[in-house]
Amino acid sequence: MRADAQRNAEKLRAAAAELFQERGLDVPLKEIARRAGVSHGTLYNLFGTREALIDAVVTDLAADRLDGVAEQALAFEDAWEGFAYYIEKVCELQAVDPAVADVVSGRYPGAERLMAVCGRAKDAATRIIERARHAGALRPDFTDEDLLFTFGANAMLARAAADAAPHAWRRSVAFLLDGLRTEAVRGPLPVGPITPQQVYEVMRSLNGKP
Amino acid sequence: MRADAQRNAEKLRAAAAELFQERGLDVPLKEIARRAGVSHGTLYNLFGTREALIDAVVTDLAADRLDGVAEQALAFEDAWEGFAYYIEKVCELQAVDPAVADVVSGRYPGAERLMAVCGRAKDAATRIIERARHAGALRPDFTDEDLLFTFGANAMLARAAADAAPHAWRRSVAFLLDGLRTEAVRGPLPVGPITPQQVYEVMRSLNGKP
DNA sequence: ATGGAACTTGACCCTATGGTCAACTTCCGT
DNA sequence: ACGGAAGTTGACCATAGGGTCAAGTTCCAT
Repeated sequence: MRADAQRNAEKLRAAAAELFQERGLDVPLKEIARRAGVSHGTLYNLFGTREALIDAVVTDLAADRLDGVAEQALAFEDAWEGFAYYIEKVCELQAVDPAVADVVSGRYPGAERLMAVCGRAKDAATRIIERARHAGALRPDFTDEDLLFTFGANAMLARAAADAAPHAWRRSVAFLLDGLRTEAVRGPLPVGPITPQQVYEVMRSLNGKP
Repeated sequence: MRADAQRNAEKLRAAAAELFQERGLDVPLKEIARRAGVSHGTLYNLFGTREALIDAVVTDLAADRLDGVAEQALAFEDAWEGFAYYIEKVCELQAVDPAVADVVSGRYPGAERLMAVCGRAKDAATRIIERARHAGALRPDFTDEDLLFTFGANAMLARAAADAAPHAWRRSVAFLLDGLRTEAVRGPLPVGPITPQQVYEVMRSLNGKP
């Protein structure tokens, strides 16, 4: 690969990393090219597809984060604490970084390395769930698939609320965790109530653009 | 209004009712016109905006359904049962009818009559929540706004899962209700576990199209 | 320093959507 | 049964996004 192509690829990777993190994996490719200061033709030339760009830019980052959280979760003495930590942290990652949210939601099945990361993350989740269930702390009818649904819902909610109520998702997660625990504990909520104004804004962005 | 215009308006209302219910309030207006067998120009001519069409077609229907559910919820002896009934039924309405889901999510603030219905529904919800809280059955830190978030999340989830796992939302709602109840009860889940295949399909449609 | 390979560019094509309007057609009161 | 008002149509505008490619530019091995 020629030196100038190398440079352009680097610029594109940098721009893509920024925009994916700011706005999710479905950001327009032309916008990435614009921010990189090259023509969109060059982007197609060097990466071919959105999936390839994602794999080149997002996969390792997401893998690090997800693996880290899983590892820490399993390091907890208490199986329930580990489980709760895992859910909270993954949801936090999703809220903070739309790219990770899209990864966890398993979009873009075309990105091969990324899907491998998803698979590994799912295995870790299975272990964490299994441990909590086995310890008798997690209700036995909660499955891996339920967890994925939870993450999917959180991804959408956190994204819609990112501007207006960036911590609102913590309340939903807290309610859920209290419903998943075998022991009947009602923990204090991590953040105060949402205002009607915030609800209004979030519901608007559930929708279209603004 | 001339007789032919009257007829066209009727055809458009019928087509809109169908498509809104099938695919939500953001269905393309041109498609509504196509199904009605008239030009899209006529649609704009007769209704002007999407919001006006929504108000003419969806509002009364949604109002009936939502009012009905609220009324029945308040008719329960037991405050908790009423609350649980309300949440389950509203979520069911959302799952069965994308148009109602969009109404509950408070999209389309331009549709005036519709927003009035939303307001009334929210008042009913307040009463139902207040009653359950006062009876000591609902955790006291759960607010109206939390309920709206819940509905928002359910709307997205139910819609994404409508084809692949049409009852998956029932599990999420069951987990949530167990977390909201003061009393530590872990009810049986209303439906069996979701399969990995279903998860895959749902996550795909969380995304882009089909 | 030069020529051919590698690379870049931006105009172009496509789809889908919201929206407008001049010219045409239909209705219906007289 | 006729003429003007009312209504309808579809071509047309614009936007936003994905994607292609001929022509022009840049690099680098010789």
